[in-house]
Amino acid sequence: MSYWLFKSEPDEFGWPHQVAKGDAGEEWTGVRNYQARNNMRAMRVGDRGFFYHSNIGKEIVGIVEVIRESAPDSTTDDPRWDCVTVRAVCALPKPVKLDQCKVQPGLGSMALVNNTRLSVQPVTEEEWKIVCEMGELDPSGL
DNA sequence: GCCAACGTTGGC
DNA sequence: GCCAACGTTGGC
Repeated sequence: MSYWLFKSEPDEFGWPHQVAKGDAGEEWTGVRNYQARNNMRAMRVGDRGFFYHSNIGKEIVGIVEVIRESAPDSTTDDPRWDCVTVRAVCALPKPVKLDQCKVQPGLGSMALVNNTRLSVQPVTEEEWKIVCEMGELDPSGL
């Protein structure tokens, strides 16, 4: 299983919206960046991701699961862009702030910290565990 | 609201 | 294929 991080602007589509979609999930539309798209194409059903709020909050707030692999993005006719579908798994008991990640040992090479503009990012297993612990979530329970 | 970083576009 | 101009993201 691989791990990822999805950025959203809570103004547009935040964690409450994702939760409201329930097990049916929601297509992660709107990505117009090759690197982010390629990350989505590498995702497999069952992969887990962090749900991050940019701009407002700047914190990781929840866990999502990939429930459909990359398929054409219905919000554009441009065939270059496609997207996965994700569903909310659970909230982090304690959201993890960007500031915390910046100073946390082991997270120095996290894309969230040093590639701020990438909206869909890979997360290593090590980073995944560290962030889960910071959020007071037991990663083995996922 | 500003601006740095970075990606994309298009003229040459 | 280079690079200037432009657009976007996202932290501050």
